[in-house]
Amino acid sequence: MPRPPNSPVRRAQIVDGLARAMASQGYEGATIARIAAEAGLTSGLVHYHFESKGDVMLALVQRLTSGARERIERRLARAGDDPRRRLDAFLDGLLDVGEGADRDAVACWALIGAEAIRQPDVRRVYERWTVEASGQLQDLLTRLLRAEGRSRLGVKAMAAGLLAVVEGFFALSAASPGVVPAGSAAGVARRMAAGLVDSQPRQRGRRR
Amino acid sequence: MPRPPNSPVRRAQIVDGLARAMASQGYEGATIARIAAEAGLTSGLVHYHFESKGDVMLALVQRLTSGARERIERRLARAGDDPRRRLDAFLDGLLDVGEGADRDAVACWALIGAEAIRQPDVRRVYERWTVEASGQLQDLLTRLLRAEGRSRLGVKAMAAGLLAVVEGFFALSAASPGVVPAGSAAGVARRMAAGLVDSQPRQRGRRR
Amino acid sequence: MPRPPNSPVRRAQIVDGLARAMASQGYEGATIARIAAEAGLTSGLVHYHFESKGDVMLALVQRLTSGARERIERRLARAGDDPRRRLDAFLDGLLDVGEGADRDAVACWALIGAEAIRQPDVRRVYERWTVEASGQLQDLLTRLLRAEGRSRLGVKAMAAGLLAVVEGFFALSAASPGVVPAGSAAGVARRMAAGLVDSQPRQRGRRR
Amino acid sequence: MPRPPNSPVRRAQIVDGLARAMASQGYEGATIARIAAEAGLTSGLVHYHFESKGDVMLALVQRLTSGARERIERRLARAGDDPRRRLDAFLDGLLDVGEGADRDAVACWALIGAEAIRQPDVRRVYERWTVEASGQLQDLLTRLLRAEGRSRLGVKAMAAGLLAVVEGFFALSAASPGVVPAGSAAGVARRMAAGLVDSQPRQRGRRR
DNA sequence: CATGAATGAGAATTCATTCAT
DNA sequence: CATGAATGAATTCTCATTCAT
Repeated sequence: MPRPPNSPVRRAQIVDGLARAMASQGYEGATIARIAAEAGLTSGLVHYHFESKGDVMLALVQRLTSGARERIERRLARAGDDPRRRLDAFLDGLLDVGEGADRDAVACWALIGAEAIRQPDVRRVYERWTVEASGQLQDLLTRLLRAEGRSRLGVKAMAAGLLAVVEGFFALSAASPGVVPAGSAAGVARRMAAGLVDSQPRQRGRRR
Repeated sequence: MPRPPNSPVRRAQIVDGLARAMASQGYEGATIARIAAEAGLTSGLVHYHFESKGDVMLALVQRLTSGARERIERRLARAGDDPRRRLDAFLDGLLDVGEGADRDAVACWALIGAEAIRQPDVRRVYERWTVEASGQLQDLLTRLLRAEGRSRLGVKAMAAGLLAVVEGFFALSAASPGVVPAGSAAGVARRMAAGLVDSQPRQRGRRR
Repeated sequence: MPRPPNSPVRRAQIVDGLARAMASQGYEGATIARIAAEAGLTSGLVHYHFESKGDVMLALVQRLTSGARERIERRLARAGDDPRRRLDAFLDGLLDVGEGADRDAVACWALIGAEAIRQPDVRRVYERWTVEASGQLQDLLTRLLRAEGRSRLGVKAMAAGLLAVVEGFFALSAASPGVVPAGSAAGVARRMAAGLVDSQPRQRGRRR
Repeated sequence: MPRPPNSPVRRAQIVDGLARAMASQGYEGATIARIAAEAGLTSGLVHYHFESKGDVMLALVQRLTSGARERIERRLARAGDDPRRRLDAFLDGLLDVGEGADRDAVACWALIGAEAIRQPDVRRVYERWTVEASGQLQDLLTRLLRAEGRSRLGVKAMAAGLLAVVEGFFALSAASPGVVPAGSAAGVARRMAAGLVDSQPRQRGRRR
């Protein structure tokens, strides 16, 4: 009995309910009943639109990742051709989860990482996302390093480090906001990225 | 002829059981039954030695934080007086959770951050820990910057960034290890720290 | 086409189940499973309609007290204006818990008193009920004594005594029915009430 | 493995612990651990001196009943031959559980009645006690009625009523003390007894 | 589509009882 | 005698999921 492709609006509502519920109660604490309540619906409806609670979670992950993808793309487009600016644009896009209404999203990102540890389905999409983001970062780094005539050794580790900063800022902001000065994350991340790049040795001879 | 108490041993066993169970199943998945099984005990005994599951969790957090504290101290002692080396020592201590048997600890760190979002008790100890670690980092950074005659502006944000890298590496290593080249974390973190420091402007005049 | 709510019916069923289970097993012995079984329902459903077992208990107390209130009112209405007859009517109403199907109710009354000792919530409603009943008794006694030109001193103690007889008859009937001749309670209670009233000294002068 | 007849002191301590624990927590709430704590002992010891928790309970019932028996006897001895005074002495003895230290005993009496409903062992001793007390009351009543040349019809019901007052006063005092004026119980009970007796018709002719 | 009742499989927790020391 | 650790069954409560209406 596949679910009818019905009502994308309802599905979005429900995913939103999960985001809100999770942000305050964690994944396990986000019961179907609470998700429904947050969405202003009744609990029976959730299972009409989604096969299972895990499915709602997957939809949430997808919403978050595609949101991030969009923000990154938009910023990259505005960044022009300068490789430094492109790297910064990427980091900004990643970190700027929700200046707007989506403060919950930060907590959700942190929680999704945790759920990925034990839920194979979540893990799969989470890994796909990290691999994709790491790949893009490696690309941006490679171009930048090449442009500056620097060694491209260890690019993957650098990408992992940058991903870690982002991930870590989400976790800290959600669980211990007091230690993160407001609005400081993006700037620090940029400077860390710059630090990494600048510490790659310049390569003589090899022009390109 | 009373029976000699063995509670400390049992408590340690149980905390260990939680760590193992959590690493593979998450906090909710680490049921009392599974914790007991991992520890080779019966489930009733868990509640004989701990008030509640939450209490075991708190004990685990304490074990992890005090472990980290020890490692850091040991390395700082070995690092001598050089401010750069001291900063690196701190980061190494934080990141080197378990070269040895304690691979689970990495996952646990990641999960604790997530649980802190919704469990007030966990949050409390987690916050205390981050505040303490951030404080130490700010200290180390301040000394380093002063020694090099650099501005100490934004030290708290820098500390948050470094904490974020560590936290983020734990999360990535646990949930998506493929993107983190083995053994790369500490080196990258050090370079990021150096990058942050080096990007602080030198202050003319002020000698010290 | 939503399903029509049937909660009131189910709740009544469950309260009934508790009454039956308690009558034979006491409050602690009346497990959720047994309550459900007595009601012909599944145990999960009990918690769908009630927050907790304690809540079912409170609902039972309310059912019993409002039942008593009704019976008393009905009898008072029939009793007319004669103060003696009104006092008797009150006692009859209190004691006549269930000639019919509600034999369990007698045991429940006895058990509720016991639970009131340690369950604050039960205690609250139990106290409210005793205060109310005592108040009504004092009223009826006052009117009667005034009508007969007797002293109204100690009316509260008299009311307590009458309440005690009723309460005590419930306890004895439930736990040691052999010592209570069938059908004797109401008559004895009436005579005790009369004895109390008749032993109040007549007041000269004060006609009314 | 019968228990050794050891240490009546310890047994008394434990029974006392049960009384105290029960008075505040009810029978189920009086766990072995709490009983031991109230008695200043360790929990293992309870089962060394008693076969089971139920056994402690039985010992408590016995202590209470034999205490009542003693008090009654003492008062009857002091009461001389007057039948009215003897009846009053009996009621006083029953009700005077503990002007002294034994306020808990009142609660225990109320709770024992409730436990008798579902614990066959408790029921047995409780019934034995009520039958015995009722028998004595019937005796005292019979003698009094005969002495006054009154009908002895319904003596058993009268005894039940008096027992009910006592039992009821215990229950009310324990669960809703506010409705029982301090120190009023014995007086009211006496007057109720007198009322019952006085309402028995005088018999002409029959001298005896 | 929507409602909310119903199910049943766990979950944490409690506790009388046993027993090694 | 005494201690307190250990056991395991029982209990309350939760919740994803199903389904009649």
